[in-house]
Amino acid sequence: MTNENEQPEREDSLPEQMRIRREKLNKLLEEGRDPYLITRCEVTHRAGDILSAFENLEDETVTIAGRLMAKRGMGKVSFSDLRDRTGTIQIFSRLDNLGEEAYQAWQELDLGDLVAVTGQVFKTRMGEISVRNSDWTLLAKSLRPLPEKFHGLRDTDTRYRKRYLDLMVNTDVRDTFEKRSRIIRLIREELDRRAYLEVETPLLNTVAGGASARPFTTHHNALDLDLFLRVSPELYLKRLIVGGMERVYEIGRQFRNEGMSTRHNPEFTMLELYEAYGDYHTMMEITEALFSLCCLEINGSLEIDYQGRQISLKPPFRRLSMIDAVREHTGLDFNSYETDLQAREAARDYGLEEIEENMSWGELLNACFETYAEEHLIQPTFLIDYPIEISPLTKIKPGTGGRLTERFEIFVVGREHGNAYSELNDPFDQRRRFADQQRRRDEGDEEAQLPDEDFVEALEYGMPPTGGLGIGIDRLVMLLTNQPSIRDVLLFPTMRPQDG
RNA sequence: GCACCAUUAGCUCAGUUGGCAGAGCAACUGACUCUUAAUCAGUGGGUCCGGGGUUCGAAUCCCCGAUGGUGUACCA
Repeated sequence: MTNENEQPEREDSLPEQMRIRREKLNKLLEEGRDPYLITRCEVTHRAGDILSAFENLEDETVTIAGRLMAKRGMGKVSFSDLRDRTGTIQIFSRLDNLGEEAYQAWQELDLGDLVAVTGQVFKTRMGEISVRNSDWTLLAKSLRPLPEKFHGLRDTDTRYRKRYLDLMVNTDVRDTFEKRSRIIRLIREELDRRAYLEVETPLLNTVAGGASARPFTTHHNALDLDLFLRVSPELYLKRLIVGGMERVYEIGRQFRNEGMSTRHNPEFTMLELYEAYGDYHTMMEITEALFSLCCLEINGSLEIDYQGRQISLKPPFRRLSMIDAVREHTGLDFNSYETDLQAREAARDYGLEEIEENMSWGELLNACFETYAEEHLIQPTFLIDYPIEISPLTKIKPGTGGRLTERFEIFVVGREHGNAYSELNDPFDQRRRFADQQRRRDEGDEEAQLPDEDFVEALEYGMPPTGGLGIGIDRLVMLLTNQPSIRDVLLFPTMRPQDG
């Protein structure tokens, strides 16, 4: 809690720089020049346009608007930097051009003030493309000092909480979020090209199904009904496949009531898509297409650096079964274990910790993968053929004795970036899988999936063989923009309130 | 949840063995008609994250708490 919040009227209790800026504003108000009364500004050009098209614009008179970012006064002449969304351009102001009063007022502007400037485009003797200030208007006063011009804003707490400051002074931050927007647009364009239909499904769910995760809970007053924020749109999107839409996708927010990290935010953005008459091989092709397309558009190359590692997103990506991944990194061959007991003993002998007595062959395989192999999957890899126990919505892979399913997750830099499968469309099997999940829930697994009988009823009408895919947009953006934390690709990451 | 680290002027950061609270940028005053992290001279600006303790004396040592960062646990 700062002083000005406790005593807004007591201006003399403000930090010096804020007090001075308010005094300047008060002076303007007394002179009847309230900048907040201005409702619009006829901007003719953007800074970046002038810089890139100088040859065509030289000697033209332009009006530009933006935030004052630097001042270099020379007495009767001064240079200032004006920044808009396209870039920063220098303003050249001279006493002779503006007259005593306007020049003096220009000199009294503060860094951060929003101004419009009209004047001719020219190059200074030092070759800097500039606008010769012949008329200007203060559009809004900045009442607080900006972060430092050279080092910018470093404090992560302030950067995430007050993102507008981060965006003002750290130009690479805006660049990252422009790329995020482009990535999402590219995905939409590619899926539209493939005749997918974009749809929206409920965020408020009575059953938070489709993923193994703890939901957030809320309440609807009029219906006196507890509701859950969705953890996945999967079961809704597959109902649309049953309804005959055949190719659907949704890009939207999902909510999981779990821990936070550099790779997890409680609300995050996921692409989910479903294609009738496809399978998980179809989904591998789409995944490769989306990753490589976005990478090429954003980085101009399929060879990228992520946090010091060289990554190639050139298709085709490696296909590796979970069993082979575990064998590669531990020597354990799960193909050779017939029973849960054999698998438990092998994993225990290898040194896997926290093996519960009822753990099954498939759970052990997955545990060994996560413990020993996952972190090594640096180059893009489709990890295929998941155990059935952890894949309750997935078709069984033929020839695996019912142990494995047609599912993959895509790993890059040791992280999961997406998940896909050949969708289970057998209502009897789906009902059995839900029952198994319910049994796990009853045994204390809070994250086992919730049965959804209405969804099974939909399957009973017949769902075609279908491939489904989910891609974590935030993690994809992290990868393609070389950002180390998910908070760096979310404009407003979830933060604990201050002064709670 | 646990562990470690951080928190000092508007911002970026120093602060020695526990001994007067520092710098750069920003601000203010003045000089300067082509600068670009402008320059030069001068001036002001502090709840050292909050609370408690030890001590003649705490930004510094101890305890409790807050927020952040990293790791870990958890996590289709």
